[in-house]
Amino acid sequence: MKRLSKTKENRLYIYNTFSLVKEIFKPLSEGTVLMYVCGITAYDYSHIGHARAYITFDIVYRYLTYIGYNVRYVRNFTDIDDKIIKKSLEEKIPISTVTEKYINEYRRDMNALFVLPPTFEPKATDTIKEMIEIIIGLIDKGKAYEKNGDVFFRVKSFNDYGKLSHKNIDELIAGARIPLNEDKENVLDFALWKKSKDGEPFWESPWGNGRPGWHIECSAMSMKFLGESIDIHGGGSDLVFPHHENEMAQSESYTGHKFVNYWMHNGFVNINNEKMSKSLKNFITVRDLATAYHPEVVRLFFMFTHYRSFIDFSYDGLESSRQSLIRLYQALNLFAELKKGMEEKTVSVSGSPNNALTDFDFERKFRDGMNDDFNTPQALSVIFNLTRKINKIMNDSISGGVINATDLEFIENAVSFISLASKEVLGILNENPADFINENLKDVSKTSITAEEIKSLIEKRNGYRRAKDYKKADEIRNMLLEKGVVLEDSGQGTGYKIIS
RNA sequence: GGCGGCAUAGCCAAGUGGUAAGGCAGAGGUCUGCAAAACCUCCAUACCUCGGUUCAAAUCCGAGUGCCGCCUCCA
Repeated sequence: MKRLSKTKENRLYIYNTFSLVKEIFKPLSEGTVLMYVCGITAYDYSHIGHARAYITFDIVYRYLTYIGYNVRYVRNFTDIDDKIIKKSLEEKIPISTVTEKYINEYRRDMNALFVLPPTFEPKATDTIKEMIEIIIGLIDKGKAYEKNGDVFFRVKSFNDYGKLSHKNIDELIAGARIPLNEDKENVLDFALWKKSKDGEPFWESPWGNGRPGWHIECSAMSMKFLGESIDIHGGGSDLVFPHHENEMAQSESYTGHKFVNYWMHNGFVNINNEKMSKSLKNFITVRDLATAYHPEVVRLFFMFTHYRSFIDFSYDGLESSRQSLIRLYQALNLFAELKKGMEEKTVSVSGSPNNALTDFDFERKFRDGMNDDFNTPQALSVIFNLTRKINKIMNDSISGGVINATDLEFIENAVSFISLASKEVLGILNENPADFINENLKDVSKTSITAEEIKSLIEKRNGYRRAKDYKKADEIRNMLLEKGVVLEDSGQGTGYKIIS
């Protein structure tokens, strides 16, 4: 492919699964982006794989909005399917109770992770009418056929079948692992409509009572809310085949024109280098993770790896991200301290020699990273580099009591850029810095001592310190350390943090 | 068996022709009664192996080794 030139243009490139290269992003309609992302099947709690997928597309959504696009973003719910029916039978509760429950749990998880709600969140069962219309159209065109109450898509009728997942149709037929269904003309043909079995939920249709196949729902919802052709269609890389391949085949067969311009797929989350799956019992729910780590830590953990790479989940990695996040919050905190110093006149502004920071190009560099197929690791490196630069000046200024006017301007620009880009594009640094540091470092619930007791002991120790009785002061400090409380003396008094 | 991906410092991870971003950990320093925290500095002659192309390769080509994914519900 034509790679990005070194004098990076200010244009967005997106890797397209269809073409296997990065392409310049050009929406169908200038200024507007139509984006569809496959949502969850509502039958269980969300796991960290879902978290990664929806954080990935949340960042895509946020960045497109940040660079000025009006994004119409659809993310659906699959609320009718075999697994849901199974769950409903197992727990002896209605299907709608199962789906409502897990849709709510999902929304709670996404909300906790700072994943923004999309423009539309349709449910498959609210789109049955549109699905039936498409199926009728496909049958009329000879692209689908009915057999004993089932309707199948005729794969051989679509010449480009296999084009998205880059598979050879003849090899697929030869290597098919699914048992041949007597009613199908070809093993690859897939169900658009399934005749309902006894006790299963059903909808009336020209082919009798039944329910939709999995793939047709996304075609119907995408067309209903975004139109027959859209810009971006996303999902996990496991959806490329057969789900998206089938969606493309049925949609394009029905409308006669291109369904999606840019197909985006995020990489998987592995655990100990193995795919996370229910059968391996190695999956981790968002709920469990969120109790142990701040959601921004989780976001940062994912963002440190490019969205298309697989990521090996680890607590070491999470801990590393946690430290990184604290580093960013500490810098914002340092800025607050500088402003406070200026207000209280302990830091004055002068025109004396400055640190010669003149590179105000950080915003462009950040965009360069994001423009290169949403390269968050690169974009983050811009933020961390900038953080190091401003920390140095802020630290010098606060201790020296003076700051150069040019440096101050630079720092103010840098801080507002870091805050804005992080908050709006990356979805981190949403918290008040002081509160974040407090909440994350002073959680007494992990220790046997109360905050009041700690405060009282600090007072006592400071009494000894004033009397220069360091032996007794150190005894208290060591005692607290044994309980997991680390003291931090500073000019403003003594603080503490809890270590586990 | 078919198709595809990956291999960069102790760990994580960008970088696809011009001489190795960033984060964590670690070491040294500033500060401190001593610590801690914070901050600063340092930390890959080098990118799995072997060949090749090129003035120039982690980056392109060939072979090999190892790991992983998809081909079945799956984010």
